[in-house]
Amino acid sequence: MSLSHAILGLLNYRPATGYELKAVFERSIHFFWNANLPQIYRTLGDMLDRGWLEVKVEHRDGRPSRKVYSVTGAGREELRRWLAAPPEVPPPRNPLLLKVFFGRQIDRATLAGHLRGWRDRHAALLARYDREIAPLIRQYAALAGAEGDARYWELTLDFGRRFSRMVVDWCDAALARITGEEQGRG
Amino acid sequence: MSLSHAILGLLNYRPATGYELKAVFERSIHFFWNANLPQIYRTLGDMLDRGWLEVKVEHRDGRPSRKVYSVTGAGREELRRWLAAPPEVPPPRNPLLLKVFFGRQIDRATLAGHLRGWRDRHAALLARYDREIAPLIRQYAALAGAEGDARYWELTLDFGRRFSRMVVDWCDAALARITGEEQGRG
DNA sequence: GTATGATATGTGCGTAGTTATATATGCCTG
DNA sequence: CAGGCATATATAACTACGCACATATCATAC
Repeated sequence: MSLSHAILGLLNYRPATGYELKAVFERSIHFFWNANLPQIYRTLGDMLDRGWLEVKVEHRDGRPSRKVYSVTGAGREELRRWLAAPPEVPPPRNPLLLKVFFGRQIDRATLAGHLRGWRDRHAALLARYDREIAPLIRQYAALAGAEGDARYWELTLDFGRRFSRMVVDWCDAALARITGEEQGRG
Repeated sequence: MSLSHAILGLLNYRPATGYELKAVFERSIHFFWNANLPQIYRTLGDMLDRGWLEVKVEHRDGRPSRKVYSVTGAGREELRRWLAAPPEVPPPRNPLLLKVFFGRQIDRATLAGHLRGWRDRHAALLARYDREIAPLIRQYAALAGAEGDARYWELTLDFGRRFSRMVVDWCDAALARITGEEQGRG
């Protein structure tokens, strides 16, 4: 279960509530790991049971109380253990490639539409990396205590850029081959 | 559930047993979709219930009987419907990137080891694509009835090559930056 | 003869993740 | 002052998937 370790890593920067964690996911690691709220709350409960976290309840009159989670010594140890272990290799699952593989049974226009959809999503991601994510990292890098982390965040950003660039290029090449077929051997 | 549609696509080439399907997965789409045997058998049962498949039991004295599945009219319709629908976008999950993101908390040698591990796996994949997969596709392309399909299989192979190439390059760049840190700002 | 691997079928249990739903408040906009 | 959005907590039901186990035969290698 990597989700608990992702949470361990994030809470290690600073304590947070489940709701805040979701927001942190959204603006940092959600490009390569994400979770929805129910899952986060349940995982926080599990981690509490294992002694990786401790919780401080902030009672606020009338409003629902906040539960601020922070990493315990055992949690920090578990984080270090997990970081040192060789990363799991999840089986790849790509529905678009599946549809391309069986592409002979789709009419060309529809398949081309699928490819353009993926192309556009990754072109938008590339723009977002430049406009939003890169400046965000630079901003954090300027803060005391985060300079060391920012170097690693940049590595993951670099991966994102290379991946999306590659997807855009491949989609273009595939579109050219599918469309080009009409004149070619078709 | 894309697995049932992957199976639909494969059985549409030719009828097969669950065991045979597993082998077909292994030498075709397992680079972007895979399943283990229990999952395949269970899914075949579900698909049978939905009327997408029909089964012919081959009794063989003594030995366990073979169940050969083939796609029904409803199954072919469902396959076409699914192929035309915009592909689902699965949330990305990459444990290695997660570890790189939190890389400041790992010692450099360990993180470098993780990166070399990924690099090597994809370098091996690249070699396998050239030596094994590309010739296999060319072989099928020569067969009557499969020439049209082979063009699409090649597109997915092209994706695999670009992806693995990209991973190797990124790992090299990341390793250089992590190792280079020692002289640099470290 | 005995062990291993390929062929062939599954069940049972556990984990991870998604969607729908329930509850409650504060704040801002129209 | 009504509606929607952000904050904040969760449970229930469901789906997908993976691992361990159970069973049976044949062919081949040692």
